[in-house]
Amino acid sequence: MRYPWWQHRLYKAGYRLTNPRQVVINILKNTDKHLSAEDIYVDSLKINSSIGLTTVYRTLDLFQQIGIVQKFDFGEGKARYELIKNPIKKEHHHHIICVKCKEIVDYTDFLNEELELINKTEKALSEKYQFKILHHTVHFYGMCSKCQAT
Amino acid sequence: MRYPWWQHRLYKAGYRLTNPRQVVINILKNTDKHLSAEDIYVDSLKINSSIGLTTVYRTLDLFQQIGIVQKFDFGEGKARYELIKNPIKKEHHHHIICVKCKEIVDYTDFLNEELELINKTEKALSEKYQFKILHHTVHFYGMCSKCQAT
DNA sequence: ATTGACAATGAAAATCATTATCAATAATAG
DNA sequence: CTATTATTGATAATGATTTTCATTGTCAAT
Ligand SMILES: [Mn+2]
Ligand SMILES: [Mn+2]
Ligand SMILES: [Zn+2]
Ligand SMILES: [Zn+2]
Repeated sequence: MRYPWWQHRLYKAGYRLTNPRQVVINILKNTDKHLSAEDIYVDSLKINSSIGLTTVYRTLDLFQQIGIVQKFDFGEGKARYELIKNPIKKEHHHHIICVKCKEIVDYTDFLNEELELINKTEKALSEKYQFKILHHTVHFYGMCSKCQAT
Repeated sequence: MRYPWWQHRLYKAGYRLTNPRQVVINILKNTDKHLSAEDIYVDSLKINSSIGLTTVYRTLDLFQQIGIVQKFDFGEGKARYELIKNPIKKEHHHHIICVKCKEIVDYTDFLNEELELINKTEKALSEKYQFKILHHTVHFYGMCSKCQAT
């Protein structure tokens, strides 16, 4: 593979590789945070000061559609995005969110057990409710240690 | 108990029972749908045509804070609300959402197993990440049978 | 019954995230 | 290099939610 996997996916889907798209990918690649469109936009200006917020939104939307990025909604009134690390062995994880400071923690503990149950549930729900289930989210909301102290 | 539980809760928290608050409660009590603030507002006008959308938002927010109502975000760009049926034996459930038509299904199948695992996970996460976990959401996203046909 | 303190309300304006429009620009096939 | 189209960025528009503020309702104490 001459190109990184996401680049393949872009081309295969008939899209061009442009500077804004590279910039967005790089920002996401270099963080473990869950960035909002605005966050990404601000960072992108440091690299290419002519990128527009609209393009950031469009890019994130495109990336989400072709499976390069995951979009999350943690109930803040704005979306957050995360790069998919490896499309083969999906590095699936779940989230813990601090309701006060909005810190977001990825966790994979117990994931085997969790996923086993989730697969089972998914199958049963598919049958009972006639849904073709595509993905799921598991979010735990609580207070981080810092915020508990307050 | 002379009052319904939610009324107690309102008073205990030092709030008054007003007409808009009753109207909102009644709307939520008489549906199994997941209504948006706007939905509730439209319905409320049929009962009391002088209620303001602002008040509906304020009321829902208050109800959520004192634990009468649950607010959900299914990634539509607007929140949806659901009355908590019984605060004692929490009638907890999880959701399946059609990504196309946005139909939302409550399910409680497998909930015992699910909740058992979730409790276990919750405990482990609490310790490892020092979070005091308050609640959680489990959402399955997919396509309902109607939308698959298209 | 009246009053005062303060909670609650509704209308309107403000804010914030996201989307639509459209003319200008950049990417690639030939 | 040039033509064809995808992509972009500035701007305006939208939709949900929040803020502001003057008015109204509630309730306990006169
Ligand atoms: Mn994550
Ligand atoms: Mn529900
Ligand atoms: Zn926190
Ligand atoms: Zn559907």
